[in-house]
Amino acid sequence: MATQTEPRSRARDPLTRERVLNAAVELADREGIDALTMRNLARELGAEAMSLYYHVANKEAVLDGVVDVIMDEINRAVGPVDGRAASEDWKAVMRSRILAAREVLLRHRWASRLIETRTAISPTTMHYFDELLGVLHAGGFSYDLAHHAMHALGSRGLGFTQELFEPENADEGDEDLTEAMAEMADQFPHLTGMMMEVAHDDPDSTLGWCDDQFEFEFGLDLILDGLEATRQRSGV
Amino acid sequence: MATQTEPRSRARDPLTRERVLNAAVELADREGIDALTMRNLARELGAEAMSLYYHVANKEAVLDGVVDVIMDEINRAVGPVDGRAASEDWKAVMRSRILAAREVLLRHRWASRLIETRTAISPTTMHYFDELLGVLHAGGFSYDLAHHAMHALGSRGLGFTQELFEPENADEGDEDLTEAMAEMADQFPHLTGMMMEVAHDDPDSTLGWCDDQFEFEFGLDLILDGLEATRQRSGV
DNA sequence: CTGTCAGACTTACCTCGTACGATTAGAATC
DNA sequence: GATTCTAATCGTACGAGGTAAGTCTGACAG
Repeated sequence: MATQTEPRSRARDPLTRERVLNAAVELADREGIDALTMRNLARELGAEAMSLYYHVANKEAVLDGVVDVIMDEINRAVGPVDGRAASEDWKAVMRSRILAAREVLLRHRWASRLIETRTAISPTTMHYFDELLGVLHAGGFSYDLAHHAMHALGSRGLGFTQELFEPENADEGDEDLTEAMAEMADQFPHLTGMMMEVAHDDPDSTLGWCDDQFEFEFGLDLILDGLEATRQRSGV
Repeated sequence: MATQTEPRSRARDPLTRERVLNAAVELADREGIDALTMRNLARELGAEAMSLYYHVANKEAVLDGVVDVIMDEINRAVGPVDGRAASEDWKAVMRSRILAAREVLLRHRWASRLIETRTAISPTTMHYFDELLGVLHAGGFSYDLAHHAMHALGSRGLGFTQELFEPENADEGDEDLTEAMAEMADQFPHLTGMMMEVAHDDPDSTLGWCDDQFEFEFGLDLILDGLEATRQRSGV
């Protein structure tokens, strides 16, 4: 039944590595990375868990593949390197590439965590970093300094940072709060001092009281400026 | 039987939260974080898995507790803040604190991964960051700028960075290598260019061809210098 | 001597990844 | 059309993991 236009087609549209990986991304987007189990993934595709193993070696391979899909989306988002622009203003080119990558990762919140856990790096990922290196090189960095730069950027080069404090909106029992606040104040004077000083400045924050996007750009610019200064020192 | 000196003692030395958590750290140190299962942990203590649940709520609580043990070790390693030294040279104080924390984390390689996954922050962890903030504040930072500084440091403030490229010593079949190299060269020109330029410079590297400790300090100094510059700009 | 109860143990359930073998359905050949 | 081949799929089962719920035990109080 169904489409018989192509003579070689199976009855139901056959599973493929691509279909499996795309379904995995959709599933993770919709229900979170923990919901990405082989059984759930199979159900998503109208198949049984074990059928997936014909197309992927094991779950690790699925996760590797999923990262690859994301990295591909990132590569398409940042586009090819404009060599002329990079040699004129590497910082601007670098900045916009990284922020474009970040936008992709914000569409797939679970992805950064996953990327961190991968040990093997795919060609797709290497391509991204190769181009980032290309920007630095065009901007006048020796490969040696560019190497240090990549380490200094770390995951920021891919558009994310691991926030150690996820606020996890802890709204307590109102009048408990002032009491707990007072107790906290003498145990953690600087933390409370900071909260009091900062609290009212960032009304439109994405999570709790810090604007992640602003913090990301602040840190990014700090590093990029530092790298430019280092380059100039070493360059002359 | 056994020790009957203390009248209130149970027959075998009783499980306690502390004993459980310390055993968990030892187990992770010895066999890796994946070996830290409730069953293994119980065996370590000569008990049954379910007995642990009398002392800890669940596995997440064990992991939280383990992080707490590590953070305590870090707090002891960095010691109290010398306020006078911090106001004279905040950068030096900050640097040495962070590198001391790093040493602890290098003794427990699995810990940084674990720390990243925690959502709740314990008082022990807050204490560490409170003191770090104290150093910045003593060094002339407004709490607002200190806040941005903490974000810019991210996990570096605790002494680690998430390396995206774990080399994973890929030594291939010797003569395949030159061929693969050539193929790689036109797909990833900058990556190969960098490897060629850098390869012979760092003979005593900890993993593969990059010296993690050097890269860590390079990135740390880059950020600390950038923060000092920012502070001076905003301070006047 | 007996009841109590904290602390430890037993059994059992569910979910997960996946090994292994059976099964299905087109395609190719006769 | 019957047979054979093969790529793809499915069913069953196992071991490891976390943990809910019930059971046992031995020290102490009365």
